[in-house]
Amino acid sequence: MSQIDASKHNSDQLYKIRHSAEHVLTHAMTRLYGPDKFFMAMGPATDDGYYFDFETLNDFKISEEDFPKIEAEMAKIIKENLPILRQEISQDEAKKLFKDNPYKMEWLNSIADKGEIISIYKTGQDFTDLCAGPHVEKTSEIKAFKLLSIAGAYWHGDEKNKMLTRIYGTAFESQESLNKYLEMLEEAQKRDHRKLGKELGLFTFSELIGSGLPLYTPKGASIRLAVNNYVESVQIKQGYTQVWTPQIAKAKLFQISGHYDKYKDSMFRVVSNFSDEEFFLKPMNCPQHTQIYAAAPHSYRDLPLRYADFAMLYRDEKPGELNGLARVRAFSQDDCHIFCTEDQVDQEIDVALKMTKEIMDTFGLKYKYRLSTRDPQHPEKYLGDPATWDRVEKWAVDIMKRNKIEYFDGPGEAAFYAPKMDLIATDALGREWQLSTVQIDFVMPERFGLEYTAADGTKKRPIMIHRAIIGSPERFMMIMLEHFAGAFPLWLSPVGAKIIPITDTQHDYANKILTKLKEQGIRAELDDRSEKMQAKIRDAQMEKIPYMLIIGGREVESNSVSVRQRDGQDLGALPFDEFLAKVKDQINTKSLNLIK
RNA sequence: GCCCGGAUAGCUCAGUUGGUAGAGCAUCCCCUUGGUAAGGGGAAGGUCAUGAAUUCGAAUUUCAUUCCGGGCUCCA
Repeated sequence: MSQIDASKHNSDQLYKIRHSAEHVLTHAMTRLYGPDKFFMAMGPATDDGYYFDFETLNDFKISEEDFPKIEAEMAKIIKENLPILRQEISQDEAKKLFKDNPYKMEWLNSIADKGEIISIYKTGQDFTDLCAGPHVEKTSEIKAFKLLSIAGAYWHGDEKNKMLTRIYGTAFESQESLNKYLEMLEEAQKRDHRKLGKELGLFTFSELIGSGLPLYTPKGASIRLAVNNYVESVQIKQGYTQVWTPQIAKAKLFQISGHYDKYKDSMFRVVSNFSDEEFFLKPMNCPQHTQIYAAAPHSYRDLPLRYADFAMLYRDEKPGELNGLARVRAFSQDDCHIFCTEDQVDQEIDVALKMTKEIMDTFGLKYKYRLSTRDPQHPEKYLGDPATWDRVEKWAVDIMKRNKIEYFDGPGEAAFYAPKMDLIATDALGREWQLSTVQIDFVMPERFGLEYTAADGTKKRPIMIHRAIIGSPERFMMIMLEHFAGAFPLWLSPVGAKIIPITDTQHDYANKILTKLKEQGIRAELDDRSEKMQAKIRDAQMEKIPYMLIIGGREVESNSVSVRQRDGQDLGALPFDEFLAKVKDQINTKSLNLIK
């Protein structure tokens, strides 16, 4: 067990380079445009680089077309090898220096009585900014940098504030590292699920249906189904049972759960023609599951009860937040709520963590955990008794330790009713995604007055464990699409094998093996178009179909198939039965690899 | 929701300084029967996102709307 840092382990030097590069950017802009064109607001180093926020004045505008000019000026400053000097100054001096800049003044005023040390950084003779650092000593230590994009951003991230302009850039300790990073960005763009989803024909959107409401084609739906069936097959072995609940529920349900107060504005309202009752499309399954539990009296002997639900959920996200399959208004979750006694919590969570490990391994995803706890600054955001929260948060730490799980702290990341143990997976490009979550919840059972009869005959409150493994099958499909770059392992591939006869004289044999493959549950297709074999191979290749089965006179003769893998490898002729046995084995073991 | 950018054939894109549009691929038809990434020919396909305004005339200018993208905020 070790606690790891939430940041991406940027070396101190890299952090200094990026922080300094941000000042060089600001410096270059000051030189190029002068003080009457913009107010510098602020700009930190980030995990991937840095950004700089500023307010443009007097109709001054900046666009990505200006980047080469700014970059050239930055290069000049770096070449001038200016010293970056730190100097501590008094509040009064600082106010004098930045009296014209409302953003700097606001910051200075906000720390006025906190006794903080105010420091400025001077780059050369003509640039000064307020900053605590740290920085490199000379601008020449910034070996490689690039401006990446431009966007709007609210001052202090608050939508009530003014919208500033933000320039994103990055910097590295060598040109080589920068190139590698840029290649990664390019690769990520090539793998973009919106692009691949269209090319591979997996999902689509319709203006008639609405934004954030994806439609899955037969191919896309088959992937979704394969993932869900897999998760279900793992859960069912652990005694999970599926339930099914309606898509809408009365407002009262969400008022009791607390979701109404917190999320009313992002729930879809549903209107009945026959009553004034307010209904909502369900944005989550938890409150519904409490009502299945509450429908009958329970003995401690019944527990734990594990209700799994793959139902569609609807959330009325702000339009600007929608993004491909990453953020949608209609999605499902591989959701489960476990009602159990306090004594059973540890075992249930251990099992859930074990299942999670099994499933992540199947997809070849590396991961770590985040322990999401309350925001100490805002205790009012959480329902329930603080003492119970303290206990449960500590309990979660013990669970992580007992399971020897690597984790980092996520203060302020808890749900309003419970702390969360969130799994953060890393994909093939090193990007991180939150997938699984496990939550120990005392609040919902309390609010819904759930009970069971204990061995001593007294009424007790069950605990509700919320748990999802892949999170949302739709979002997971996006992550898999990018993780595998569209080349899904055989068991997930919408088409596992494409049969390619060389001439139409082989169609009888081709149909025969097509039937056999389908009988064995392998999603196979026959390309019987009047096209050249090469053209058929090209098309199958573009669809990223794992196996192309070339059928000519020789294969018909010997009851075999010539196998070409999508990686270009020609396996030569294999007896058909041997091929069949191999792919069946691959599917059963959910292999991530091809035959060879 | 907010700032910025965008929308031309099913897809990827070209074009029009205001005179109503073009390619490649895909589709359909014909020819071609070919051993590991595109055989040839032809046809069809567009109210240039939608609705207004300006204009003799708008796909092109202006405004609004819808949708998409880059961010901000949010994410039960």
